[in-house]
Amino acid sequence: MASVNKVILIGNLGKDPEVRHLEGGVAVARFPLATSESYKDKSGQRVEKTEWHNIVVWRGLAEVAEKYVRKGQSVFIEGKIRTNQYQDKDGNQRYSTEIVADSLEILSPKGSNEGGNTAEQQSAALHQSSTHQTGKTSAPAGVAQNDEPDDLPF
Amino acid sequence: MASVNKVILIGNLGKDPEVRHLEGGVAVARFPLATSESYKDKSGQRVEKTEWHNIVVWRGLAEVAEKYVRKGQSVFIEGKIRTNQYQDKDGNQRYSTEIVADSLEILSPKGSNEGGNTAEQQSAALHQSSTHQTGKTSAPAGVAQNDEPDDLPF
Amino acid sequence: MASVNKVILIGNLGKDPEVRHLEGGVAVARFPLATSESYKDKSGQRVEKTEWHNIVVWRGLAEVAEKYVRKGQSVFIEGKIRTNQYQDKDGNQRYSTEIVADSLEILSPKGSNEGGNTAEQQSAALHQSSTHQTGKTSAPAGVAQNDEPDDLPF
Amino acid sequence: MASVNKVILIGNLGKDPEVRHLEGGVAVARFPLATSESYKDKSGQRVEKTEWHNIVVWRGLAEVAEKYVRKGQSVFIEGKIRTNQYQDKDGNQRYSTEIVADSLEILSPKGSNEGGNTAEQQSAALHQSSTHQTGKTSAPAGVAQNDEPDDLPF
DNA sequence: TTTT
DNA sequence: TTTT
Repeated sequence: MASVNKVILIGNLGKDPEVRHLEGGVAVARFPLATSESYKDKSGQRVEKTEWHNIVVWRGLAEVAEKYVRKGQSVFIEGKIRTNQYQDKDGNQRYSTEIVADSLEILSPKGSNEGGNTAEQQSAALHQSSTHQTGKTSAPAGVAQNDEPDDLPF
Repeated sequence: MASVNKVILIGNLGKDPEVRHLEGGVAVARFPLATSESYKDKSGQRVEKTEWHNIVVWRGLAEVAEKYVRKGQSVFIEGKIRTNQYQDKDGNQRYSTEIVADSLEILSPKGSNEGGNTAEQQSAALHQSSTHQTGKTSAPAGVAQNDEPDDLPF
Repeated sequence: MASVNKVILIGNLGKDPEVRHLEGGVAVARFPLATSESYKDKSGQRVEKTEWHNIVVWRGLAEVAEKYVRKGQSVFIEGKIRTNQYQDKDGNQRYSTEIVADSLEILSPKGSNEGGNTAEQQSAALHQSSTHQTGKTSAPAGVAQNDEPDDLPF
Repeated sequence: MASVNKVILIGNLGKDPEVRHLEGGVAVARFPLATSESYKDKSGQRVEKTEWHNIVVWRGLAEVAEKYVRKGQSVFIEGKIRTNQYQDKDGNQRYSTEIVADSLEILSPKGSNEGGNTAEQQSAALHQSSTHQTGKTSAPAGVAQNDEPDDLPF
């Protein structure tokens, strides 16, 4: 069915990425990303409103996030919206929405890694192959296929 | 600050829009929108995964949604992600994510209004003026300014 | 360097795709796509303005376009802008801008193939792997690598 | 008709904006914007390919570009593709494609104005009201309506 | 003509 | 919890 689920964000990391390396070698990184807009309220006061997004990146992109992306930095992200369902401790159905990124570009080198990275690193343009995300028909033999398993905790 | 929060969706309405007319004459419409992707799982089976998005539209766009958009129809939506915080009955902090649409285009005439609408209606291209959403500096006198109040239930 | 070149179009094909199969088996399809907007001019008259885009699709996506996409149909396209330079017969530098699509979704079944395609075909969601478009590092041995050669006529 | 014509670019200005103030007080700014992608060619060499886009901004956004945007800077742009037709001196039909921006955000302060602008200026987030671009139904009396006239040179 |  |  004709369907599109696309998100484009430019914002700043609220924390360093948290990276987990799953069995099979697959990496997952997560970090909060702030976007903000400012507008005038009814009384004419300028107000800043910040939106927080839970970003998730997988595999190679997660490894890059782990190495080059830090709290405070500005990044461009392209991805899709994903809402996970879970039961809370009282058995209530809960929802948690995140952005699964398949492209990430570092826009500015700020935050806690000023000492280190090179211009080359800062400008890394990274795109998750959609082949890996969906069909995987062209994935070479020997490559772990259990990316983004449905039974992962989130 | 350099910030972008943009969502583009093509999907189908899960229900007819629910419209409320607020004091001041402002209309709000809400409806669930499904996007789906199909991929092969580890065993090579084709799997269809559906994502549900809570769409919110305001003012003129809400009135158009009320008139011309129905369950089952396919629409194109452009908007932004917004996560609302609230307390549940046990006092726990909860989050609810929705898509605030500022553009909506009807892609296909399906669902419950087969009898009625014309091609003109079906192809309505609707864009929320960003002037109204933010600065409102150019809004003519007499127009209600209490759009999208922060104290609304959601 | 932080760089993004992204185009999103929804429009109708002005002609059937023209497909060429290059040496090496690579397919290229081209077709014109119309987007239109309507607005009121200074005298209050409603005016419709149509924009024509030259769409190019490569490889598997070209083959799909050849099979399932026809004049008159409405499609969603995601891609990038590419401007080619060439000399005209008088030796003047000329520019030709096209949209290289890496994703294509059929939104409506119109045009010359009413008799044939199934719902499955009409709703084909097709995404060009960015791996193939750029690095090709994961391309399996034996696959032609000369996709999108720079010396192609356009 | 259901139609979308959307462009999203992040790139660097090749030159300072050229601004013209039309009769009626409407401003137009133009500048070239480079986006680049790097990929490996058939021989495994890393190649950088730069795409140049002709950006056009109108009215308030043009004035902002005039004040705050300079050669070398990185900007985010959202807009639409527009191809203008004209006759060259030999009477041949020619086409010129440009991006009409309705949103512009400065991502990095580089280039020729290092001495001057403030952080506030550098982070200007600017969005063209779509009301002004199309219907103008809500434009206050006394405002020049001849924005983006069709008879402009380009 | 930019940037890395 | 970021940034301006």
